[in-house]
Formats: sequence, C-alpha cells, structure tokens
Amino acid sequence: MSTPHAILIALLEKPASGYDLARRFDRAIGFFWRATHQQIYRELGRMVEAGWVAVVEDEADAATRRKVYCVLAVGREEVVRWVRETPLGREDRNAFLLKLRADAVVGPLGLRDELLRLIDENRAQLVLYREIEQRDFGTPSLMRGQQLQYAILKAGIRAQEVWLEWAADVLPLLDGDSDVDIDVKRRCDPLRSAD
Amino acid sequence: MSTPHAILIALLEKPASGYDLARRFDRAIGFFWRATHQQIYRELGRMVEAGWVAVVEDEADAATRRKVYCVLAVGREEVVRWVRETPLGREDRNAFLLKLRADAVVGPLGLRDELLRLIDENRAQLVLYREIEQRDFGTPSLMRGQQLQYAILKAGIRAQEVWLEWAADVLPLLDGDSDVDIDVKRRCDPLRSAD
DNA sequence: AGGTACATGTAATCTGTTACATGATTCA
DNA sequence: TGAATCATGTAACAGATTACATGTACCT
Repeated sequence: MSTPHAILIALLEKPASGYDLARRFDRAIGFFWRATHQQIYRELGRMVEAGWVAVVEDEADAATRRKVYCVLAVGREEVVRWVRETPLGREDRNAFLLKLRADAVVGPLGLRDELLRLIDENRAQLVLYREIEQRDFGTPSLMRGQQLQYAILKAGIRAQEVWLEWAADVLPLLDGDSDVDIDVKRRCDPLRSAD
Repeated sequence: MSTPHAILIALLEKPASGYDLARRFDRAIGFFWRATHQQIYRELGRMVEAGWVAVVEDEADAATRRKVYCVLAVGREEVVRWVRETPLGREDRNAFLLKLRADAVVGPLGLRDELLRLIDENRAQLVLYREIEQRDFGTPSLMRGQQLQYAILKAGIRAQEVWLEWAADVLPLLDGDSDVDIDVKRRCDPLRSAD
C-alpha cells in the first residue's frame, strides 16, 4: 500500500539503517509487509530529500558507511496525516495493521471510526458470500469441481468471519477521533541531527 | 502473482470479452484477485501473440467491436504447466486459491503435495508467532502500545490457525500428482477458431 | 438531446523486482 | 586467504496505476 509510510513507522519504533530495516522487514514487520533492500534505500533517499527523515552518522565507528536514519517532526506529522487521511478499503487489512502499529507508537490517532466502517463493509461482504453459498452450493451433492469452487468460497467466508471477530476484540482498545499527542518523546532531536 | 494465468483460468471457466473479464474480476474472481481493464487488455493482446488465446468474433452482432476470447490448447497447457511448476510460498494464499480454481476447471492437477508443503510451512510460522506471543506478551498487564502490538500479532495467529483448518478440510478433495485429463471437453475448437 | 452502460484502447507514470556492482569486517 | 556477513548502492526491466481518448448502443 504505502512503502514509505511503512518505513517511517518502523523508524519511529526504532531508528535504524537501511540494512537493519531490510532485516526487520523480513521478520516482525514482514509478517504483513514486504520490502526489498532496494526499495528501502530508494525510499530512504526520497524521504531524506523530503525532509521526513535525517541521517544520524553512527558515532560508534565513523569508519563504516553505516547510516542510521531517524524520523524528523515533519515525518512524524506525515505519518499522522497518512493514518488520518487515507481511507482504507475492505481488503486493505495489512494497511490497517500498519495504522494500528502507527497508533501504538505515536499515540491514539482515533482509528475507531475507520475500524467501525471497515467492520460494516466486511459484514456486508460476508452477507454477499453467504448469499452465493446458499444460491450455488445449497444442493446436497456436488461434483468435484463444485466442491473445489465451494472450498474457495469457504476460504473467503472463514477469513471474513475471523477478521470480524478480531475487529470486535480490537475495537475496545481504540478511542474516537482525538488530537495527536504532540509531546510524544522524540527519540532523536531533529534540530541536532539534521542540517 | 500472475495476472495472465488468472485471466487464462477465468477464460477457461467461460470465454469472455475484455470488458466481461474486467467485471468478473470485480466480482467472483475479484474476491481474491484484482485486475484493471488496462491490465486485462494488455495481457489479452500478449496472449493472442503467444498463441494462448484466440479471438472469436461475436457472430450475434458483427457491428459491435466486442471481441470474445477463448483459450487454445497451448494456453490450457500453459495453465497446467504454471500450476505444476510454480512453487508457492506460505504467503501466496490467493495464488493457491487460483490453482484450486484451475484444478476445478481442467481436472485434477495433483495439488495435494503442494498443499501439504504449504501446511508445513504455515504450521512452522504459527509456532514462531506463538513463541513471540509467549516471549513478548506473556506478562499479565500490558500498556496500551503493547496491547495494540499484541492485537497485531493475534491477527496473524488467528489468520494462520483458520487457514490451517481450511487446508485440512480441502486436503481430502485433492489427490496426489496425476496426469492431466487431456480429453477434457473443449469449449471452443482451437482448429476452427484460430488461424 | 443527454446520460449511462458497453467496449476498447494508448500514454505516462509509478512501484516493485532482478541483476549487477562494490567494498569493509569478521571468523575459520 | 577465502567465505560469510555487513552495508550500500546503480541500472534495467517488468508490472500496476492513472489519466486520457474514442466511439457505440440504449434508454428516457
């Protein structure tokens, strides 16, 4: 959905080098988001140009070419903007997980409304699936091809049901639309690390 | 994953025009596969060049520009080849559904082995998730941020569990590696419709 | 006459993937 | 000294998205 924002959020959780990010995208973040190191380096370059992130030279050993990136205030605001102003569709489940991750790291962003909307949309979709189920697979004996078609539909139905259960569990953790916590602790001082 | 093969399989189910396909990709097929009309027309053009599909002019009204596409023998063989020779990863669930769909329309293709492998890989992934769950979220009281992180992990765990249940249900419908049913009824005669 | 659905396409752009390339450090 | 890991990048290509463009058929 949005690789740069995925990277920003990962960097908000913990400043890192491109190489680190590539590995993190193969692990925890990568459970629902993928990015190759080429994508990461390209986006990091763009985001430096845009003033969203800054390079903090690794003081440990200046000899290495290792560059650690840190999100600046502008970048954090961009994340907030993206979370607030990018409406997701029913199918963008991973993007919603990403928004949750952003919410976890930059404070409550009022995701409740969007989740409620997604729940509605997914409920409607489930109803549609069930109608198809009744219509096409209500008969007692099905031939092989139809059984497989039914299995495909059932995959959709089960996924839908489980997502709705999950969403109901998550809902209480989210509050309504709220202001950003501006005083969130900055992990790196933008005034010192940039320019 | 593979737009051309998704289109081929859709055409095997029922010959259609580019326009029809675009709508079908917004409905049934689109539950797990997306394609815009531009993608579809481009791929149809390529597949005609490759000899995988042929245009059957709509005899109903020759006046319309409507072009109905039909899969040729070469195209059907290509589908079979793709299903057999394209190993999927744990995350390619939609691609596996597509293979199931192909299996439903061109006869048993021996998907059992691949499903068994995917089950193994997904089980291993679930074990990994559960380890993370124990390690990071085993403590009784979690702060807000951690609760959200946990919710994200739980989404992954639930999705994994449900997929495994589904896979166990599908397994009995699949047999081992087998030959293609060459004598499958052709919906359009390649010798008459092409060249 | 005007709007909607049908029907197909081109062009520009953006994103993602693959291949190639370089060089430092660490350990056996 | 040679292999693996760390670390960053360029270049070419393939795939997807968006905007633009055109014209017919049908209904009101």
